[in-house]
Amino acid sequence: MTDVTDETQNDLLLEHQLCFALTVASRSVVGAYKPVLDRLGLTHPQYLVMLCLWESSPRSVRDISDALAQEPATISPLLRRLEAAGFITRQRVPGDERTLAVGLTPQGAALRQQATAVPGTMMDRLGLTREQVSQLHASMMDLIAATKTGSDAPSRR
Amino acid sequence: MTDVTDETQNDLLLEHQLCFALTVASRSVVGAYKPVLDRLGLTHPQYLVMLCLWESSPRSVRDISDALAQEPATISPLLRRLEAAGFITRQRVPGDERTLAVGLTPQGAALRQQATAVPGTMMDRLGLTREQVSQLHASMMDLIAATKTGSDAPSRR
DNA sequence: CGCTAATGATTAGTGCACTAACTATCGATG
DNA sequence: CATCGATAGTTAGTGCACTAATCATTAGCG
Repeated sequence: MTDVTDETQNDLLLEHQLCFALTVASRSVVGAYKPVLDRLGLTHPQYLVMLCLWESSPRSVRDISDALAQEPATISPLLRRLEAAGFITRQRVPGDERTLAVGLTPQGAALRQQATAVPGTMMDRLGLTREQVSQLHASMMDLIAATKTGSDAPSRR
Repeated sequence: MTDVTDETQNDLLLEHQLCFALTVASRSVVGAYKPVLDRLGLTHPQYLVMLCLWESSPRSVRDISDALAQEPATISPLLRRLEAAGFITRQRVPGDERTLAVGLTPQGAALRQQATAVPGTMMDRLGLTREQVSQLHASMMDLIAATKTGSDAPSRR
């Protein structure tokens, strides 16, 4: 009976899994946004798309999906819902009939004003300082980087 | 023009959002598990349920859903798929016809042996030390705790 | 005892997220 | 300039995750 055995047993405890803590934290934090984003009429993924467009627009689906680290197939129906909600426009680019120009409607642009309060509100609700947020942020970025250096390269398409 | 304005503008940058980094990290880490869990025939949520049952079984749906911090409505179809895969059993408790006794099949119990390698494999793949993992884990637990102390109590049902 | 409230699980409906397959357009090369 | 491969986006199918509604059973209380 070695220590290794004990460690291995221990390693399978749910409470010790980083991946578990991470998924719970992600769902919990996103859940904490819900009441705040409800007032804007946005889900959390939709909020991220709007942040994306407030930074620069119009932009293509591929561009947005790269920025959000998600598949175009995920973004596509999401954009359709945002269009139905009246926040964005979807038009083909004149020069290139393949790509879509995703832009903001006046309501979509106006929503930004209300959204400026969100980050501060959330920091308050979570009881985090700006310092703590940026430290956690840095940890997450490191973790993301770690998943990209894995043995089986994601093979940049 | 005050600093506050600049900060507020800055706060809406996608790159600065903790919630964004968190969701990407969660998806990335879970994604990194996929090739490893594929060999066991499990998805990541299913893997968490199995961890849960390897610790103690049989247990009820409510018990599992509490342990995983998820709704029973999420767990219910997940268990049905695990049953179809031959890893678990679902039987009514004799004394209480409402509650379900979720237990392990021989295959489900045997799978634990292969699963013991998973945490170590993942630590390697992510290039993290045991130290780093436990530090990140602690950060996530703090963050989860922060979401529970919010102004609007989740109201313990 | 009999009724009512609470509990345990499931179902329906919405929205995300992924892979794989498909359509349409563009560009590059012979 | 015609074909062929690459690029942009969508659709189909699976599985999670949530809320709200439903059904069955149990427990509690007058």
